[in-house]
Amino acid sequence: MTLSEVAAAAGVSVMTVSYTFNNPGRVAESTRLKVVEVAERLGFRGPDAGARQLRRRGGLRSLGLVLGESLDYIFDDPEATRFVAGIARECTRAGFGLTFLPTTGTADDVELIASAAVDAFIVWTTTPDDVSLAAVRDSHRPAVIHGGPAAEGFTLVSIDNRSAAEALAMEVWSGGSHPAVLCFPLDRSRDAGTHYGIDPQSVAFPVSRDRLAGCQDAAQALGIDWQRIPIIVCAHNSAEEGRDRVTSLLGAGAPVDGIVSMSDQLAVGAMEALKSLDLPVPQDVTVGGFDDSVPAREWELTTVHQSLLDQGARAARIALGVEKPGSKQDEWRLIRRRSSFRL
Amino acid sequence: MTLSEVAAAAGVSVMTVSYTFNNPGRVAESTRLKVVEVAERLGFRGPDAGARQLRRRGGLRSLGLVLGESLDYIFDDPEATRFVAGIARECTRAGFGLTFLPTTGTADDVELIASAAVDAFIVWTTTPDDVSLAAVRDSHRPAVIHGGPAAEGFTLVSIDNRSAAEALAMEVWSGGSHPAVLCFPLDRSRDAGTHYGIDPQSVAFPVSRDRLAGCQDAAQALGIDWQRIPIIVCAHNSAEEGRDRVTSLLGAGAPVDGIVSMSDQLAVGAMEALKSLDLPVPQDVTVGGFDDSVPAREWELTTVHQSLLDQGARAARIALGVEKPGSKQDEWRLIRRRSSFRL
DNA sequence: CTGTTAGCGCTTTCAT
DNA sequence: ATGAAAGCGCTAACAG
Repeated sequence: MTLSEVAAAAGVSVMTVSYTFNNPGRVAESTRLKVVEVAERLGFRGPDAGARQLRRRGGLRSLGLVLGESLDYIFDDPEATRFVAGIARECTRAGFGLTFLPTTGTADDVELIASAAVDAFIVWTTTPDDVSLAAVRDSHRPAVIHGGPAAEGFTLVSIDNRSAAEALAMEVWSGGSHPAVLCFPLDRSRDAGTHYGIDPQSVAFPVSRDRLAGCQDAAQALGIDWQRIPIIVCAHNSAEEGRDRVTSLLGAGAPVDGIVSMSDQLAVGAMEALKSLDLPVPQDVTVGGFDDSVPAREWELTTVHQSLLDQGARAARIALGVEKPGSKQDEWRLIRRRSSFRL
Repeated sequence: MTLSEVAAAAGVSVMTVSYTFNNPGRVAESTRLKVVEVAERLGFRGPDAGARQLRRRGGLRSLGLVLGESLDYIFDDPEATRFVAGIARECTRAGFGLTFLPTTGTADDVELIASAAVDAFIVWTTTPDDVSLAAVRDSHRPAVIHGGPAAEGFTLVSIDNRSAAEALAMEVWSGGSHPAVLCFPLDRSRDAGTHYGIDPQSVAFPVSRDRLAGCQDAAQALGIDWQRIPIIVCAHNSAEEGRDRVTSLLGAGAPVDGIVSMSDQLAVGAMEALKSLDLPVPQDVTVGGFDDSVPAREWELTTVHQSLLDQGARAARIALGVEKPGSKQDEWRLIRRRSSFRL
């Protein structure tokens, strides 16, 4: 159904129909009424958005958010949700829509992204070899990556995860002798399990990689052999999984007295496990997390404060061209709470 | 920057450039390389999405979600998030994007919606007089409303809130003598406060209206004077607000022994308040909620089970034209738990 | 393997 | 107040 079909049926010119929809004041009321009536009867869907954009050259007025994770997962992660909320705030301000582009890891992603009706992209952290990253670059539209990887042609919005992890590990591990890491997935396979001596450079997910590197830095500074530190890799960022994995490792008798966790979620899971195992925090085990979320406050958890909301907003402003990229990284700071007081 | 500019600069025809981007196998490798190089140098952003859609007539391949609430609010509500996750699942399956259209309540909304680069709409529950509802209707694109209002030209996806509320109130209030309602906002103003004898028909938000009507039905069936039931209206759907409002009302000495709440969130807040006030549940006060969420299980809360995830998925399938509207409403059932056992 | 032609549905510009 | 013409950037169909 097109303007011209409506025009034919109403016995007027195409322009009259166009005016009726875009500039009603310019047509006579009687004509307008007739056109509206005919359009209604024919079920005219209104001017085609693509054609209108083509003619007006006004852009699509929507921002694309490329998600390697399934959307369910994003919404299950409260901090990811904060990030999206930050983007959404700026989109609202700019009168833009926010288009989620859920990729599946298949070749279809390229088509999804190439043909996405959006003016710019924000890419949620992914691996350097992700095909959707290439698709975004090939689209030559403005693009911002959150978390990593740093890539040519993209602005990066992220804290310095390596330094933050090092500071956290120094706080949690010093004074102890049996450190452990509770870790995000290493790559798209999301294989879980406990490993030793992982080379951070071999890790695909940039956030996991950088934080592991920071832990390694801290181990070196503290004179701890990196090979001896258990790295408990979780498939998902949930308190449940943190709890279960810590329970099995420590329940099996592994000596651990300081857990650096890559999120507050996982850290809270660890603290739940420690509670069940009768290992008081911080007396027997110190714990630290990331994000300074609400549960971190409730559990008196030492954590790396950062604002995913602000980062989302900044990513959006850069993608929308409202803010210049700038080279400075986002802010973080270590929040010391009871969970890391070595008594 | 357009295909033809690239073509001119590369010394080939427009079609060759088009093929390079859409069907690379069809051009000689040497030509392809040259075109790609020139496109790169010129900063060509790839084929224009609008023009391509216009020519291919393939649709925009994105679903629009119209949100009357601020996006922040949607993400703060775990059940709303489930609904979005359900939509997202179907979008992923169909290779569609999901475009959030955050309306602001101003006239700009009409433009945002009319020009949205989406093929169909899902509207999150809103008031009948919402201008964005009219804008969606005027767009003549397929549209589904969640929760309400029922409106001509829209498919409604919702449980029967009135019957569900009545069943819940019958369970929570019978055997007691001082019922109360913990209520969602009544209208866009989101004014909070305790009221008596609200006429459900005067309430703008359809979900609040229908659930209040169900409560009124139950009051009548139980022989309780509707005018005497305090209706505690909350501005937001959060445990904090439920806790605070119940604390002030009951702390001031109001006699209440059965609270029907419009969400598990609010209900859990109420139970927290009752705990602080030393009013044991269910001995002194019975409580019921909506949604059968995770906290409801933890708090042994009687609740109306429904699946927002399934409703989101169904709304999306209908909007995408994969599923026929059908007239049946979505399923709900009353889950009886300890919080309503009148002892 | 590459080019030509035609036209998608719309709106801008310039008549009438 | 209404209409005719032109063309936005792209690609399907068909040459060559």
